[in-house]
Amino acid sequence: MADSAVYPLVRPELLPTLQRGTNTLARAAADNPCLFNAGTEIMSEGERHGFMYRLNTGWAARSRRLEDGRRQIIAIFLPGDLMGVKAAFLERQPDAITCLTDVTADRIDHKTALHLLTTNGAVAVRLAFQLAEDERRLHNWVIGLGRADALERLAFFILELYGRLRRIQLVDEAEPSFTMPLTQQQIGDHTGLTIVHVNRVLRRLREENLATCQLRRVTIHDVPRLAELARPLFDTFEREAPEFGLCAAPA
Amino acid sequence: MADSAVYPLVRPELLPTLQRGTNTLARAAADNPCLFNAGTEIMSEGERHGFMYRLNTGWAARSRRLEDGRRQIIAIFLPGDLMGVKAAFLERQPDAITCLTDVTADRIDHKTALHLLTTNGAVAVRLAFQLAEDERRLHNWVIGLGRADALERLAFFILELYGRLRRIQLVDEAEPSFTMPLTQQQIGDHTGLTIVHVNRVLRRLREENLATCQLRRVTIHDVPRLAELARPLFDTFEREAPEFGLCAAPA
DNA sequence: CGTCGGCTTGAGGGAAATCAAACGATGTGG
DNA sequence: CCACATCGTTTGATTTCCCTCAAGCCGACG
Repeated sequence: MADSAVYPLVRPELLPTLQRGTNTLARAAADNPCLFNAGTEIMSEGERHGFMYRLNTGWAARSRRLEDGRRQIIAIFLPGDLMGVKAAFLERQPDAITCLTDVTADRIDHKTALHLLTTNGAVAVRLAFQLAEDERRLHNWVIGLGRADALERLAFFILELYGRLRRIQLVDEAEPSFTMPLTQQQIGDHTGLTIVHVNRVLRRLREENLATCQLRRVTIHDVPRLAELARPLFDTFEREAPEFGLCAAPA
Repeated sequence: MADSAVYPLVRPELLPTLQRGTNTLARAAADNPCLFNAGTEIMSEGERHGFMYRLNTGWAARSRRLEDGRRQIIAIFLPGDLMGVKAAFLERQPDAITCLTDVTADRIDHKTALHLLTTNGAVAVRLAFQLAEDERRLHNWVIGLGRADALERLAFFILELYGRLRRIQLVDEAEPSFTMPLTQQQIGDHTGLTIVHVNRVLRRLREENLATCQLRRVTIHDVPRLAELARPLFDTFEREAPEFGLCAAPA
């Protein structure tokens, strides 16, 4: 798949380098295909873990559990993402990475990755870019959690997945619709809401004919109106770039 | 100052490389000392901006403004931080960087930085590390905004600053206390609360003799009890590492 | 056929938002 | 030197969004 579709926000002059980095890393990782079942923890909080991964198929999540049972899903990984890059620099994992579905991933030794980072410019770009891209998405979520209400958060949640899945061709464009393996509890843990409230707001989205989120499948009935709801949470890029599929407002 | 103190969470074997990267970048930046007044926007939302910066003195913030006036301060930069690394990979700035005080910073051309990233292993480590460290702090904030109440958020806010300022020796250890130039409005914009609520909760912290936050100065009266409040929001590192000054719970 | 995980709905309560206004410093210009 | 404006802080009254508690529902699966 073309990097320009996968990384639409990057400076175009970096694309060839990025592609080379992806390939070099892929070669370094190819020896170590891994398979995890849904529910497995790939790495745990506090653990020393010597690998990063490239997610090939399935969904995974970075999450943290508080001592009193509260839980937050910090980020969601989709195929193509590098997982655990940050941790290559740290002594231990600050949070867990768990499989939301069955997962296949390629494993890369931290030592190998760090060696490539310092000796191979393209890999350096690829790794730094993954960190930058994670950070950009995280920034958007911080806005959402800090300043948006439940409706905006869920609209944004749906559209962010829609956009990311489109880029890796996992959306059925007809409807449009896509599979979405999170339970309502997990959606709540990601959006900072309770399961009860998630349920109510999703019902509202359904009743207003904006989007249906049932049976592990999301169907978006009205992209522009949904995007209107989530609009405050998009950064300037996404607002002005309907071609990313994030904000398909009429031109 | 020793990197080991400034970057306490990093893998020790990376420290020398990190230090070299810092130095190389510093040399690349030294030609371009910049001075900004409090309130200035170093870069704006949507702008094409060709530089990243190393903050030397003063405070700055990454923030985003929504169309209806809501505002979120995504991150706070303190002396020593690299600002705008992420944007080196993107076509435009998704959010603004504004000066909370008068600021001095060294400017680095994106092209130079990207060139060094690909040709100089130590710089690659330094840049990737800055991104990873930003991301780690952001992860902590996501937990806070998603799952913590106002009291926990403000306790965490104060202790996070305390820890970071300690490492760069900007804390008066006697009390302990430190200058903190944010207005209550800005604290609210960072913690996802309204100014009114920030005020009430700060009053509560003061009345319970935990911390005073007045006249641009924070004084912590009882570090352990404050840390007890914020404890859920620390990652495993910080919880177990009283020497970082983040969690000074009795051993 | 029972039970288990996830979804759905209702009733009541609470944390934080909103609306509104006053207070205190600081600065400024007549 | 005092009126006056500005900016940040403080406090009160009211509202609302979301949480908590509780219970029923539905499909899957042993």
